[in-house]
Amino acid sequence: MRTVGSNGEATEKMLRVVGVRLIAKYGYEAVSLRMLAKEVGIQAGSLYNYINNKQEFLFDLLQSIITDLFDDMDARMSGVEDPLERLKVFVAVHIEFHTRRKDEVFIGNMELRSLSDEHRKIIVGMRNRYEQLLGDIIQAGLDTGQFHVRDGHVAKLAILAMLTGVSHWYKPSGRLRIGALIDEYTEFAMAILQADTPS
Amino acid sequence: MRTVGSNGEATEKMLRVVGVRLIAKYGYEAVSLRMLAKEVGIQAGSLYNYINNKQEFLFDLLQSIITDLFDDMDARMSGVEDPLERLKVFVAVHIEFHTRRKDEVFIGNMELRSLSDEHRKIIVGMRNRYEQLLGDIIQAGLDTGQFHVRDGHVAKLAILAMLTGVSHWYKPSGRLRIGALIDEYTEFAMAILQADTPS
Amino acid sequence: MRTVGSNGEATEKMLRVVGVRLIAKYGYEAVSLRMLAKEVGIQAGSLYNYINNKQEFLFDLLQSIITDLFDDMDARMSGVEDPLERLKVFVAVHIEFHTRRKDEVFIGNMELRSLSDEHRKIIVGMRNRYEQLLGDIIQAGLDTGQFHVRDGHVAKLAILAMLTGVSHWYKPSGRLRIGALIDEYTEFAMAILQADTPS
Amino acid sequence: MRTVGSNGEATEKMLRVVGVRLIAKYGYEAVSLRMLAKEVGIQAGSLYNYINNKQEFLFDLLQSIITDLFDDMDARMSGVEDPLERLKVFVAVHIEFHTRRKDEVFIGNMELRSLSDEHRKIIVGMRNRYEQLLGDIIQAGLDTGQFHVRDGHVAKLAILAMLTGVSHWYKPSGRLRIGALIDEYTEFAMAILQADTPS
DNA sequence: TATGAATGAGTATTCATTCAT
DNA sequence: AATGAATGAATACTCATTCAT
Repeated sequence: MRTVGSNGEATEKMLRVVGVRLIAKYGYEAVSLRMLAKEVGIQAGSLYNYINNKQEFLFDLLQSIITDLFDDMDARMSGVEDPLERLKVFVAVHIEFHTRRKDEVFIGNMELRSLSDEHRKIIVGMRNRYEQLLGDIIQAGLDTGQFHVRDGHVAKLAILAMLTGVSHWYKPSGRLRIGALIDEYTEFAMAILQADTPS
Repeated sequence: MRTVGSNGEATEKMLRVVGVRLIAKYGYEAVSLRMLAKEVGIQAGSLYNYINNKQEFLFDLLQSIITDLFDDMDARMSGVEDPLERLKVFVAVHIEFHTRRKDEVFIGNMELRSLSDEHRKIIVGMRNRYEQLLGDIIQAGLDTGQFHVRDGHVAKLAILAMLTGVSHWYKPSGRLRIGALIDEYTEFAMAILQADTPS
Repeated sequence: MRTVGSNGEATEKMLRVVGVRLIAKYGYEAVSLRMLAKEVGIQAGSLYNYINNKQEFLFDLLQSIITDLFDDMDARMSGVEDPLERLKVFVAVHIEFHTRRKDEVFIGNMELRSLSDEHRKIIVGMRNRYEQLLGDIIQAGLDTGQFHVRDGHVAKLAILAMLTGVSHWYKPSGRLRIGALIDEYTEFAMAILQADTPS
Repeated sequence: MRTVGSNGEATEKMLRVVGVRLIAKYGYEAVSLRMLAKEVGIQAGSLYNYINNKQEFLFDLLQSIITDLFDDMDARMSGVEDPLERLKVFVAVHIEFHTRRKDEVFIGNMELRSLSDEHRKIIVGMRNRYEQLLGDIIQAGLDTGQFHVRDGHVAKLAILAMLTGVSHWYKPSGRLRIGALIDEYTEFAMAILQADTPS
C-alpha cells in the first residue's frame, strides 16, 4: 500500500547523502539507523525498504565511491601516454576528487575497519588496483629515465598519503583554489620523484 | 569471588597495551569493555578499578601518546638550530615514533571523532602545537633562504600527511629498515621544500 | 521476533497501572524496568516505545496524579463559598481520592526523593499549591470567626497529615465505608479548628 | 594488623550517623555502600568490619530507633495512670522524639518496604505495640467517660498520622519551639477525642 | 512505501560482597 | 581495622532488525 507522502527515489538519494555526512562526522559504528532515519525523515523500520542491513549499506557506499574515483581517473587518463603527463593527470584527478567529494573519500579511508572481512577484501582490492595506477606510472617514468627516485615503492606510498591528506583539512571556503592546490601538489610529487622538467 | 591473583600494576599496564591493540584493530566504538576485560583476563566491572569510564580511557590513551611524541621531539630537537638540521631531526623522530609505536599513533589519528567535544579540543590543541613545530622550521628555512617552496603552509600539511602515512602500512617485519625509511623521507621532505643541499 | 499482538494503547495503560502497583509495593528504586516489563508482558527494551527513561516515567506518573487530585478538588469546590462548607468539601474529596486511588497518592508522597531536582521542584510546587487550598480555607474561617484555632499554619499541617494518613492503612475490603470515614474525619478536622457548628 | 589510622569506635558511631543522614535524604535503595564508606572516610570493603550486610544494617538502625522511642515513652509514662494525663505524655514524648530525631523516625516510617520479610515482620510488630499504647489510652479514656469520640480506632490512626507528620516538615531553625508545638498538638488530640477538660 | 510495536542481544556502568595482604 | 583488587549479577538503556498493518 502506497502511504501518503511516500517518495521512494528522493528518499533513496537523501539516504545516501545523509549517510555519508553522518558517517563522516561520527563514524559508522557511532551512527545508529534510528539517527539516520530521523535525519532522512522516516521511521527506522522504513530504512529496510532501501537497504538490506547496515553493513551492506556501508559496503555499497564505499564501493560506489571508489568506483566513481576509478572511473573518473580512467576517463581522464585515456589517451595520455607520457609518464610525466600521466603523473600530472593522476595528481589533478586525485586532488579534485578528494576535495570535491571530501566526506566520501574520508569515510572510504576511515571505515575499512568497519567492513566485514569479505566486504573489506573487495574494497581493499579495488583500492590496491587504484593505487597501482600510480605505481605503474612511477615505474614507467623510472624506465624511461624521466624519474630518478631511489625507491619507487616508498615514493608511491609517500605521494598517495600526501595527496589523500587534503581530504582531512580541505574546506571549500578556504584560501586556496583547487587549481592552485593541484599545481602545488604536482610540484611536490615531481620533486619526490626527481622528475626531469621538460626544458 | 576469588581474589587470588590481584595484581594492580600488571593489570593496569596490560589494560593499556590491550586497549591500544584492540582499538587500533576494531576502532573505539566497536571495542566493548567486555572484550577488553576478557583480553586482560578480568571481569568487565573490574575495569572500573582502573578507569573512570570508556571515554576517559580513550582520552588518557590519546593524551599520553601525543605527550610522548612531543617529549621525544623536544628532547632530540634541543640544541639544534639550523633549519635544515631541524628538519632532518623532525623527520627522523616522527618516522621513528610512527613506526615503533604505530598502533598508538594510528588511533591517535583515527579516534579523534570518538572523543567528547571537550576532550577533542584538548587533543587537537596539542596536535596543532606539535604540527606547528614543523611549520616554524619551514618558516625559518624560508627566512634564511635555505628552503624555496612557494606555499609553506601547504608544504607543511603535505609533509605531515606523507610522514604520518607510514603508520598505515609499516610492518616491523617488512623489507625496509627504519634507518633507510628515514633517509628516503628526509629526501622527500627536502625535495618538497626545495632545500639547498650543503656542498 | 514476533510482533503479533502489537497493541500500543492497551500496553500503555497497563504500563501505568502496573507501574503504580509495583512502585507502591517496592519503591521506585527497587523496581527494575525488567520487572516492570515482565508484568506488562513485553521485553524491557520495548518499554522505551512508551517512556523516555525511568525518571521521566516516575515524574509523569506523579504529575498526572497530583493534577487529577487538583482537578477533582477544583470541580467539587466550585460554587462553594462558606469556609465551613469548603472545609467539608476538602475533607470529602481528599479522603475519597486517598482511598480510591490509594496506591497512587502513596507513591505521590513517598517517591518525591526519587525525583531529579528539577522534577521535584515542579511536583513540590504543585503540592504546595494544593495544600494552600486548605490553608486559605482555614484563614477564611478564622477571618469570619467560624474557626478559632490558635495557629492556623500548624492546624493546616496537622489536618493534612491526618487526612493523608488514610492512604497508609485503608483497605477497600475493610470495616469502614468511605462515607463513614469522611464523616469521622470531617468531625476531627472541625474539632482541630474549633469550628462553630451551625445550630 | 592494626592499620595506621584505624579507629574502630569512632568509625562505628560515624557510620550510624552518616547512614541515617544518607538514607533519610536519598532512601535506602539509592544509597550505595560505596557512598556510605566515602562519607565515613574508609573503603567500601572496610564497612564489613562493622556490618554483616546492607540489609542487616538497615534493620539494626530501624530496630534501635523504635526501641529508643519505646524506651523513652515507657520511662515517661511510668507512674501516670489517668487517661488524659497519659494522653498528654504520649503527645509530648512523641513530638519530642519526632522533632529531635526527625531523620531517624523519617526512615523508620519510609524504609519498611526495604526490609526483608522477616525483618519487616519484627519491626512492624514493634511499631504496632507502640501504637497500641495510644489505642489503650483512648480505650481507657472512653471507659472512664473522659473521651467521647465515636470510633476510637479511627481516632488512634488519625492522631498518630497527625503527630508523626511533624517529622516531615519540622526544622530546628523554624519559628516554633518544641514546647509550643506540643501544646498545639495536645489540644488537637484532645479535640479529636472530645476529651473533657478538667475545670 | 511507510508505520509503530515488538524482539533479543548487546552496551556501559554500578553494586554488594569477598578476601589475601 | 583497613586496603584494594576482584567477582558476578544486576541495572538502565540502545540497537539492528522484523513484520502485521
